[in-house]
Amino acid sequence: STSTQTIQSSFPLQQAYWGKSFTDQSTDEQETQSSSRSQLTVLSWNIDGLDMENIFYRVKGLLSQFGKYRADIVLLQELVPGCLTMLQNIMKDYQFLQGSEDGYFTAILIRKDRVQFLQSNIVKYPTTEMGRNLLIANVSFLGHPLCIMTSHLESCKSSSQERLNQLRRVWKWMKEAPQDHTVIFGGDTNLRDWEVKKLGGLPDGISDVWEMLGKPEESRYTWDTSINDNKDIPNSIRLRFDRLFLRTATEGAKLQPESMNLIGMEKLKCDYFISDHWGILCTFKFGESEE
Amino acid sequence: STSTQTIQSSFPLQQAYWGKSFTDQSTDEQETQSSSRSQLTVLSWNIDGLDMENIFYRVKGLLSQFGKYRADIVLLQELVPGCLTMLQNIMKDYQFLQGSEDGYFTAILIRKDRVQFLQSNIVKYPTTEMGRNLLIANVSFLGHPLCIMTSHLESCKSSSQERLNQLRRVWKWMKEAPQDHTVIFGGDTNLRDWEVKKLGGLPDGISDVWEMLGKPEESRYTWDTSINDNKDIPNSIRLRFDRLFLRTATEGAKLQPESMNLIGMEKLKCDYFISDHWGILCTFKFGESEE
DNA sequence: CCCGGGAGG
DNA sequence: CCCTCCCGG
Repeated sequence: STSTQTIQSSFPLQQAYWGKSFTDQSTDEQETQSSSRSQLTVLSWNIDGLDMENIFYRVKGLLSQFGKYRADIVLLQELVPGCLTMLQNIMKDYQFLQGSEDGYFTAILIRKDRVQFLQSNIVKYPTTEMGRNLLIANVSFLGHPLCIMTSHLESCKSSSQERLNQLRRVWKWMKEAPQDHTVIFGGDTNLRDWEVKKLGGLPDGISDVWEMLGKPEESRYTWDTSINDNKDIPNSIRLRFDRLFLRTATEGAKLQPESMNLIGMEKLKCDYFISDHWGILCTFKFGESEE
Repeated sequence: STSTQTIQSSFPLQQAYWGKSFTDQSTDEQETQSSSRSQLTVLSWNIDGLDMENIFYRVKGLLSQFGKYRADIVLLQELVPGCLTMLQNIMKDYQFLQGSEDGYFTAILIRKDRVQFLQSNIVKYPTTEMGRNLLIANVSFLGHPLCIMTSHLESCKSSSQERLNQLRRVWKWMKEAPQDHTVIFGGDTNLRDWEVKKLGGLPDGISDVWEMLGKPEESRYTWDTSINDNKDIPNSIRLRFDRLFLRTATEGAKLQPESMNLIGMEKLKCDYFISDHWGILCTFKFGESEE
């Protein structure tokens, strides 16, 4: 077992993130390229920082994925302090907001050259038994005000009631965000479809991004023990735990999802996946208002 | 522990049932008395025959209760073969119908000098995982045709779906019994109130006898770990598992419930109750038709 | 035959 | 962070 493995050097991590030419950051072409795009890229991922197994390889793989896509917004769940420190030390081009200081928590990473941070907010879940909360950031992207949210809703089937309380709170904050803001929530919702049905479906004005894209089967299940054996669970169980919700602004250009893909599906050399969850990589564009 | 205790003699059991003068059966006054009553007495009881703890004392207590009330109809659940044999050997004044031959099962006991047996029927529950079924007897009581039913619906909260399937089947058989028959179901339904609500409440024409009597609080909970410690469950949980349903005949005199009382609430010398369930003792009378 | 927690698959 | 089984409370 490598569970007690410690990290000796940040060199391979920097390399994983910046690529082989990581010493040439200042003239990075990729960065210049992506800065010109009007497309908004959002990545949401429960990275299972609580699992210490092969953590070095997994963080390296994680940075490799972050470096590959350089999403404008990265939403993380189950981040732990040690892992956060590593990411902060490498991903200097992002601003980090975190949902908590200790234990495990969420984070919003904002790509500084693409997205302007305005303010942030942490909303408590009064009855959480797992220390969960809602992390919110107001930002500006190409002149468009965005409200970015992430959360890791109460885990496990048995906590359904609390999870739905939290979901209602998320939806309430999405609805009550300033009307000129586009609101994007992304996170590990731990939701089962029947739970959303139980609440009467999505509220008016809030859409599930995966549904907007026509429910593509290949990006449906973000937690899938038929492929992912990080947790060696013998049963094949596939669930759509990780979701993005969108509330478009009532004025100005409306944000539309263009694509959703799952990432982190390649096995690492250590025979582990980066996380027991797949990451969700989603692109959006601002279209003309159609009122 | 007395779990391996065996029964040495039927003498104390006969005494428990017939009373101290049990050798005088032929001139028993009680019997003559009750034969003159037009009141119908029904006793339903899950006697927990699966629990072997102190079984001798418990069967003795059971026979004592049966002897005390001499119900016209006794509906039993969780009867086991050894226990059935004992009851049959003592309660010679009853005709026994049983839902199964082995394992644990239900029974209908018919007091021969008061009730005339006509025919019986066993209805299968196709998807039971606990070997449950519906036992039916057609009888005649003072010239009134009765359809008597008992069952032990699927146990445990987690089997709610199957239990409700079984309940629907019970109600269907109650509704489809001959219209000139009064139908009485009594048994261990394992129902929670929210489950009946989920089915839209009781169907037209079928009543819950406890509700008809004005929901008396003192006979509400038939399974009550705040008093009954046979199962040493530390939590105080009270549920109305055992229920009687009534469908009156469309022609002729209508059966009306007069009283419902819980029995078996005294502790035995062995510090156990007769069963983890209380018994339900219910009296009815035939009133004038009010159409 | 309640509930919750922990282990194993 | 799935499920089922078992156990203790």
